[in-house]
Amino acid sequence: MAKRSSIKDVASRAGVSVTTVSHVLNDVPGKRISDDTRSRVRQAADELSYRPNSMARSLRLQRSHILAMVSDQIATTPHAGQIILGAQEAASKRGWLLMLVNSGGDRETERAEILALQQRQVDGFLYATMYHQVVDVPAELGDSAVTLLDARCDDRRIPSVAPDEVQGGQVATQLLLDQGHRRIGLINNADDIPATEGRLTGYLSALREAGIEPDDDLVERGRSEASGGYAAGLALLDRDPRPTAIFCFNDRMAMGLYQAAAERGLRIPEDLSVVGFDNQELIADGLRPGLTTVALPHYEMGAWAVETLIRRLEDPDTPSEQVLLRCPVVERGSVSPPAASPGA
Amino acid sequence: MAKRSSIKDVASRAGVSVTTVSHVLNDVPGKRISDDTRSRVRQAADELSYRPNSMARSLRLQRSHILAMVSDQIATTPHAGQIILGAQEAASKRGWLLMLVNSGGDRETERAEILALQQRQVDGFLYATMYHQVVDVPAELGDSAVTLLDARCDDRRIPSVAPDEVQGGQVATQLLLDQGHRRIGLINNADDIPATEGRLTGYLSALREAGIEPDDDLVERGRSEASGGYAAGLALLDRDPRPTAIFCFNDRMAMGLYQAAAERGLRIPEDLSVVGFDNQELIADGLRPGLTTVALPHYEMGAWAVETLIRRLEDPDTPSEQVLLRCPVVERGSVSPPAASPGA
DNA sequence: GCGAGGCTCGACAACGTTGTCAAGCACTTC
DNA sequence: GAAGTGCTTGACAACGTTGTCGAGCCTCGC
Repeated sequence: MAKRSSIKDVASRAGVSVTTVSHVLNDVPGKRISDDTRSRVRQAADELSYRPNSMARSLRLQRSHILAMVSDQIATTPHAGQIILGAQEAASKRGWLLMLVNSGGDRETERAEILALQQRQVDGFLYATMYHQVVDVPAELGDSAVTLLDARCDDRRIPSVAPDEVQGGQVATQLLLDQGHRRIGLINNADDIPATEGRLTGYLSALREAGIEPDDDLVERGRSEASGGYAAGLALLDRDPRPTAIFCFNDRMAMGLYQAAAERGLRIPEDLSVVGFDNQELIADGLRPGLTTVALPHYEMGAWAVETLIRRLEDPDTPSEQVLLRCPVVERGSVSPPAASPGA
Repeated sequence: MAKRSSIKDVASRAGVSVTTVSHVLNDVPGKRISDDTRSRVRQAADELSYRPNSMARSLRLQRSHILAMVSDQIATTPHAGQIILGAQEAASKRGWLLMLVNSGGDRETERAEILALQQRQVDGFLYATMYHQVVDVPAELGDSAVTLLDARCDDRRIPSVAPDEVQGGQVATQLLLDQGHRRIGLINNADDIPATEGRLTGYLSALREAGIEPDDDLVERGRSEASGGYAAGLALLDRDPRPTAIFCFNDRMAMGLYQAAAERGLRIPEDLSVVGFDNQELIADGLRPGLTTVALPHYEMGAWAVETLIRRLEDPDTPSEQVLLRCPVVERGSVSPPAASPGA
């Protein structure tokens, strides 16, 4: 209702010039202003609950302190709310604002949105994808500061964060090995994306490191959905000898595997241990027993990306870095030691 | 890299004053400017790919064309990406921008975020909650234009949109009645929120309208999670005679019911029809068979809220409205006619 | 008593726009 | 030929800030 008060109001109430108000409130170094004036200004500002108009400030400073996160789907996917949260908290901790924009995967609306954002004087961009991908950065972004989030690109001058898929595959497999499992299956994704290859690599290397020669027969691929996990699960459970544990590409496939196991009359974890990936709580907590899985470092990635972007905005000489973040295990109830040598 | 070009650049390239450029580019009505000048200006603007600086424009116009959606959890919850999408698309269709802010449910950070947003000259606020709630609008918002999203409040001067829970409960129950079910159970939420009461009301009224006297024994309550649905499901399935169909408060509880049914050796939908609520695709598509459920009108609510807010911003006399939006059924595979009179 | 020097503070311009108002010019009209 | 009439266009101020620069005044030292 009441119009917001401006620096002029503060100035006249304190009986000083706007210049002085600005100097006091911004604590401009090197400015000598008497303590008396300082406190008069501060008090006036308080009384009017003055807040500088940041549009005016941005205009003057040629810096908006606004970051934009443009992504294909992030904001509308259950996957990655934590990315947003991490980014937002990091931004607001440093006094920056974060805008979210969804392109829905459409290049044309993406282009339009980026242009609109640039027109709004956004200082920097987070370019994020719904899942770990190798991307081409849109040409419109060429002139702006950019950081890739949950994605990588070939241009090493562009900083990026993504999950360490290999380490994730390794740690999931290791979890099973630690319980004494030797015949460990893998239900992998059929799509050719970094996660597919990375998690497989991690799985294989964990096995080899444990002195187990990987068995091709224990690796199935399918659509990365419950139905894919169900089909692949059935196939794997019908092997002879049967695997005593299965690592699934993601929690949705693990959900399908649960169904397959139930159909074969196998109890989890007594007859079959299962490890998922993604830590989708809706699934992992909903399943019986709860699904032990590997979490993607969404929150950390979001925070890292924002911090890196701001750092490079404030000091353009900061070198570009491309990092992979660790994926931690989240234990629930789907893993136990194998039943006493079933096939031995 | 290259500095963005300003209206001055366009003016000098076209050989006219900035005033003229502004008039031409904004198509100011009532201004007579020769076609020759017009096209010279347009061409110059094109060649420089000029885009007006919207911070400067906002400063001048005292209107930022930015909306903020502040919510407790929305951006980080799988629940409601569609709310965001609907809001964002409606905003960008009219040339407005939408900012998202999460308070995490903490009043203090909420306060801080709102203040920061107001300082950024945000024109209006969408105040959204993770699930349909009756809320108190934060005092800081008192002076700003506000629309409630997926929430209501007692102050009728504040517009709001929320799902029509009663209609949702009704349509879900009706779906089962239409298939010929007569003994229809309800697994309801134990929390005292509008959805709990509304869906129950809808369930009861559908039953009565079909000439069936509701049976208290067929209504169970539990925590609104898979485990709650599991427990309540077990209880309901052990009734004699057993219900032939069950309507669940949400898809998570339905997931638990699936587990309970499996444990009792009941097939869905042959032995038991199930209807959920929320249309959480991760669950509804992941279950076998797919879960028939009722969707919340998230997208529509987001769009409605933005449109209403903008309309009231542009014409402050627009009357305030509090609406409830219909919840549509999404059919998958968990409903069929009852087996031939099992208990009759 | 006078100049030098230090301490406070304010005038002004600029950031990029847009609305207001008036000025310039060609052309009628008497 | 002078005054009036349209039609085009531009000067200027303002939106709310902040950085630069200089002005005023007080004190000190000789």
